[in-house]
Parts: sequence; structure tokens; C-alpha cells
Amino acid sequence: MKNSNVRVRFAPSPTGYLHVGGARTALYNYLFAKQHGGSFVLRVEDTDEARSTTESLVSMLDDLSWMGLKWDEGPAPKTLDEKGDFGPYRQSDRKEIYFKHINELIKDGRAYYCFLTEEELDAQREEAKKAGEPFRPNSPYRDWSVDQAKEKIDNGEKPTIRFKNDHGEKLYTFKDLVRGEVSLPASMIGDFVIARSNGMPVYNFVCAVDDALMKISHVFRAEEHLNNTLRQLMIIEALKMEAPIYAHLSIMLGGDRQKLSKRHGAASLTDFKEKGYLPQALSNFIALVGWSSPSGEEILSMEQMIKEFSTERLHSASAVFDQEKLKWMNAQYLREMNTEDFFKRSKEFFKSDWKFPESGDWREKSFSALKSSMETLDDAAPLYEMLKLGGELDLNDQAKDVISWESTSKVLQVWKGLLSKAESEYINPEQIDGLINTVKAEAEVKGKFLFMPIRVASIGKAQGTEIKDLIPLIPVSELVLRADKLIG
RNA sequence: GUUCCCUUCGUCUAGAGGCCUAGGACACGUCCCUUUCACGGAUGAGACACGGGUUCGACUCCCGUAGGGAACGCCA
Repeated sequence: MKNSNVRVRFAPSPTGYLHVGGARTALYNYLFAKQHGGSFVLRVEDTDEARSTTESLVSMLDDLSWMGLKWDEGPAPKTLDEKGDFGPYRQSDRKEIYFKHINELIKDGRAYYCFLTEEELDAQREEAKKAGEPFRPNSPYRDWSVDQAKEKIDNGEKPTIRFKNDHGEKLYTFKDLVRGEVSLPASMIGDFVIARSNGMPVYNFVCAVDDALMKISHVFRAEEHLNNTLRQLMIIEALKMEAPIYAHLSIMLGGDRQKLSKRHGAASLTDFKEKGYLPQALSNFIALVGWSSPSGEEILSMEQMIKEFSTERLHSASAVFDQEKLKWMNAQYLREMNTEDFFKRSKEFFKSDWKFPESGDWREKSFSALKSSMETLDDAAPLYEMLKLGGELDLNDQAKDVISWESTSKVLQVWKGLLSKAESEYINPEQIDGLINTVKAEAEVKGKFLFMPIRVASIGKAQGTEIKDLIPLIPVSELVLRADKLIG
């Protein structure tokens, strides 16, 4: 189906929301796959049965789709129906496959049943810490025969299975697409667990096996997995499988230079969706945290990113996620949006009982007048609230103060009178100055005593958005209604 | 502590030994536009962590130091 050997995967663990860091990892995988005409695989790392949930999986897949990412293999959004030739794609459905390989390792003496208890392990950890050494478990069961172990198992004991790391001081060196040559000494780890006592294999094992079995050619993943690569390399080697090429991406930080999390305001895609960010803006921005276009351009469509992506331009240092710049970028995209799209997207930010003039022309006009004062869809709500039909004005303290001025009632009377005489459905922008000047003359007030009451009567606010942009968007009948309510 | 990774304006980054008096973007300051705010335009301030090498020449290469991050789980 695909005419390329490039196969990449994004392998989320469905234990919560999709983090922007994860989203960026997914994006880079996607860009790389598309650029090379390869396959983008979605694999579900749900071996932690206690924490993995279907809701989380569904929401992650939704978020990924929302971002505009599509995968060639793996569970479909919503239905979770799987497609692809390398399934199943949920690791919890692959236990048999894993145990085939685990048993192979045990048979070859590359792995063993370990009956060390939690307490014994803790004691060893404590000792290692005291000695200033990395924790390398010392298991008395390391050289037991399988028969010996089976006996204990038959007695009801539940062992873990450990990989036997007998590589001494060997240096594992591999070429990382982001970091260049990386060398990890085998001695930095000991015999590590590959299957839990409850019979479920663990991450480092399943990840290594699946990458090989699913013929993954390139692994783009977060830097926190760099150390895990050693374990995975050992497993792949012991199983005589082929290792993918790795690319360890820098980590995204919050303003305090700590790993980005909910504490920083927003960290999940859902957060950004709810704050009114556009998926194109978010993916564009995220791509630029740790990567740059050779052209130096910053506003990049998905197509451009696919064309221009290159691993050489991936930055190896961790980077702070700057929400201010995201806002700016979102504003750029918002202004380029087409009107119908805008109304479709902003629907969920408006209250359902808000009524607006129906015509498409009104939508065009209102959006083009207001879009320059929005950064996110969320900003659209208070703006459009000023335009909703029904005469209700929600006055703040400053606006109430304006209403209490002595000269205000005169201004409003005149204003309303003029409006009532208007012949068209809407006031033209060109008419406004004339109208205001007439009020000025007839009511004999000027400056803020003139402008502010008119502002308040029109939009309920003493300050803010350009009144000349707003008044032509409000039907004259509505303006009259509003003025009327204030006059009381 | 041990191992690994990282280090250019406040932030994201450009920079592959002379093109660097270090470029761009966001944010910030000033000015213009505007009755206010925003948008837009112009302009300004602002960085090679430090110390040693290598070299005619180092932001770029090497070595240290300091600082930051990650891993050291029957989490991923």
C-alpha cells in the first residue's frame, strides 16, 4: 500500500489527557511519515491496566484528529476499530505475542523468574543509594533453573521476569537523529523487569518488541526515554531483531523551566481547545518549539511543514512553551479564517440563547469588523455578546457611572430620537459622525460626556471596541430598544 | 549520589571557523494612525553561561567548570 519503508509510530499511554508535548511528538512523527510517503502507526501502550482507560484513549484519539493528524494503522477515533497489517495495536491485546518472546528469552537463559519481594528490593535500593551507585538488583534467583522456578510457581508464588543483563561494561552506542552519537554503558542498569508478577509485560519490553515487530523504521519520542533506549536495545539484541533509528526530542517546559504541566495553566490539548485555540495555530506553534523552517517563515501550513520538515533542524535543547506567542499565532490564523468556519467553531463559545441577525451578509460584516480584536475564539464571546438581540445590556460600574451623569439623559433622549427617524435597517458607518454631531448640537454636550453615553447606550460599555465598527452591526430597532431601556 | 542529555536576547530560534558590528519572531519601550482600546506602520532596547586550549581567525571544533533537565519502578 505504501511505497516507502518509512514507518513511524506514536504510542500514547491512555492514562489521562493528551499533553501538548505528546501532541508535538505525534506531529513530528506524522510530518516525517508524510514527507517520506511512509506509514504513521498509532499504537496504544496500555500495559498499565490499573491506570489505562478507554475514555482516555477515546479522548486522545479525538484530540489527535482535532489537530489534523491521521494515522494509517491503529484504532480509529470514536469506534476504536483497528486497521492495518501489524495488529493488534493495543498492547493489552498482544500478551500472547509478548510471551512467545519472553519464553524464548527464558529458554535461552537471557531472562529468569525472580521471587525478590518488595521489601528485599527496597533494602537493596537503599544500599545502592548509600554506596552512591545506580540501583542494580541482585537476585539470588538469577541462575536458578527453570524447573526450580516452576516448583515455586506451582506452590502459588508469583514471580516477575527479569532480563539478565550480563553485558558488564559494554558500551551501547547508537546514532540519534537529534543528538548524534549517544553511548550508554550497560553497567548503568541491572537486571530489569520485563514482566510483572501479574503476568503483564512492562513498557520497555513491549515497546522494543513492538517497534521491531511492527517494522518501525524511526522512533521520534521524548528525551525522557533516552535512558530507556539501553534496555530496549538489549532486548532487541537478545531477540535478534532489528532496532529502529531513534530521535529523542527535547522536552517542553513551562515558564519556570519545569516540565510543562497543568500548573502552567494549560498543558493538554483539551485545555487549548477549550480556550479557543485553532488546531492549525496550535500545531504550527508546537512544531516551532524545537524545530525551525529553513525559510525562517513562522506561519506554516501543514503542507508546508510536511515539505520542509527535517531532522537536522530539530533543536536538542529543551524549550519553554510560550503561551504569549501562541496567542499571537492564533490571532494570525483567526484573521485568515473564513466566516462560516468561524461561526461554526465559535458556536460552542457563545451562549445558546443569543440571537443574531440571520443574514450571511451580517456574518461577513461582523466577523471582518471584529476579528482584529480577537486572539482566540474565546475572545469572540464578549464581543458578540454586545451584538446579540434583545435589548439587554449588562452594565459594569463604569458604565453605570456614565448613566448617572446629569447630562446623560438629555444625550440619550436626543440619540433615541434621531435613531427613531432613521430610514434604513442599519446605520451606515458614514452616518455615524453626522449623527453624533447632531447629538452634540442638540444636547449641548461634548467630549466624554457626549461619546461615553452613546457608547454605553449602544454596547453597554464605556470603553473598548471601536463604536464605529459596532453600531453598523446593530439593527436600528435594537439600538432604539437599548437606549429606551436606559432611559427607563 | 551514579549515568545520560542540554546551554545564543525575558521567550522561541537563525547561525555547519572568517559572510556576525550575531539575524528573525513573540513579549517590552517610544512614535505615527485613532475621541478610548485593539489592529496596522515605523523605531528602540535586549544574548553567544564561564575558563582553558586548537587555529592567522571561534558563537561555531576540543577539554574542563558551573548551571539546568532526564533516568535510576512489578509507570510509561
